[in-house]
Amino acid sequence: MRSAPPVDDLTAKARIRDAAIRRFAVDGMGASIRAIAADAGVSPALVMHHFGSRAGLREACDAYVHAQIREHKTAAMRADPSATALLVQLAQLEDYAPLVGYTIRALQAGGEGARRFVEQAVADAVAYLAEGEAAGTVRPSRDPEARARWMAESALGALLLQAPALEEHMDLAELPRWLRAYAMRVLLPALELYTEPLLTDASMLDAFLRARDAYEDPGPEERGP
Amino acid sequence: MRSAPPVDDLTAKARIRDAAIRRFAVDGMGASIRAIAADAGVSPALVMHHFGSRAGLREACDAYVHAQIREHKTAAMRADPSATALLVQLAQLEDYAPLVGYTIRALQAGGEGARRFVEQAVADAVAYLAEGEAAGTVRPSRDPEARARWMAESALGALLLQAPALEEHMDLAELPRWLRAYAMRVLLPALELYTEPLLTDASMLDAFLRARDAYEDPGPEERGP
DNA sequence: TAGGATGCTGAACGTGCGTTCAGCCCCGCC
DNA sequence: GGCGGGGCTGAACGCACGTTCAGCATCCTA
Repeated sequence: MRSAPPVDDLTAKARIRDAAIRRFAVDGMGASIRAIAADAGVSPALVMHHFGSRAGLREACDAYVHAQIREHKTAAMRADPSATALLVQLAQLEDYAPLVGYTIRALQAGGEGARRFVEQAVADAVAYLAEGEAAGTVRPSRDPEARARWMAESALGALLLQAPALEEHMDLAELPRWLRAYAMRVLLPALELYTEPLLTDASMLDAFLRARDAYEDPGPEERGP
Repeated sequence: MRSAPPVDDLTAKARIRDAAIRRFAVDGMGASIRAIAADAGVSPALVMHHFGSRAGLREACDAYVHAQIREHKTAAMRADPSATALLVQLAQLEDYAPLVGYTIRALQAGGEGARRFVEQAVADAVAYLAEGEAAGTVRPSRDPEARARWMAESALGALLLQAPALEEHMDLAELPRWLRAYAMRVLLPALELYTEPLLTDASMLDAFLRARDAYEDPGPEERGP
């Protein structure tokens, strides 16, 4: 039962890494090394042997997931960069459920792993919006970077906030269906908001701009050192 | 040092509850009962005596924080319901930092505690937007409930996503300053987005509506049971 | 003044965790 | 054919945790 051929199918190190990604996705980032080792069919000691420590395993998973997502994303964009292809993408991510689940758990856990992923998403949003602006489909902004950041952070954040509806135990088989349902629920209000202005006039925006200027540039007599 | 007068200032049970709220805010919902007891100047056993278990303590904190926030919020709204008063509010929440920190941690931890808070925020948003629509400052929506939900969830989610920049250890003294800075950073793109449409035409919205109709209402010949 | 309730504690128990370590097995090389 | 080394394990260590429990003060009541 143990040892077996040097490769069962995958090398043991890879099996541990894959099991860890699944377990982290299902149970959250607090999943125990013992559970991961059991899933991979190895002893906890072997996990330490290959990855040094729990932190080392996390780093290896982070790096692998990042690489996989980047690869899949560029491939998908090359195939069909249209925005409506998004729904098709969502329907097809059965195979990538562990990656998506892991990413959600990483965002939930915070720290450096979450920060890196968010910054990547923001950078993508900046590029998308700049493209749209150049093509004339997106309006220019007073601060394109801030707008892109707000859109990326609110979209990711709303997903993260809703994801714990999947509660402590996350069902990877259900995740693609859940994501598609979530998208259907959210796309109407989001697109509506992005197409027809919420507010009927600019009075709130103007008021904020005035307040901000007053805050950042108070009268000269009250200006401190 | 122990026993002392029946009330030191606060009853021991209240001191434990307050210490727990602070510790949960600072260290996250995984904070240990031993640490909470030490902060409150009591033994871990007393925590169990008063709250029965860790879960009981969490419930007591949740109930107290909910009540406090609701009370403070209605008081503030009674004083000045204008939207620009929001910035003033943010500057004045030094005293409420533990409550805000606890709420962020509760959202981060997920589960029932998070769900309840989100639903409350959604309900508030529905009411606000309905008021605005009645007053003519907010445009009507195809689905007002969904729009309010999206706005509330994305705003809360973006905050939650950015909050782990405060990393594992959350500094309650710094939190009000941080929140104000966050608001200043986010209000411009958000208000801009709500005032001037992002997209220059309705083609994406129309495409989504068509795609949704086709998905939900396929041709009669392919309709299943 | 007796007696019981209440507030509270110190010490301990059991559990699950990450991690360590001595050593086994088996493969490829000399 | 011996042997060194990498892959791998079982057992254990140390720790932190939530929780339990017997018992000590203190106070209210009768």
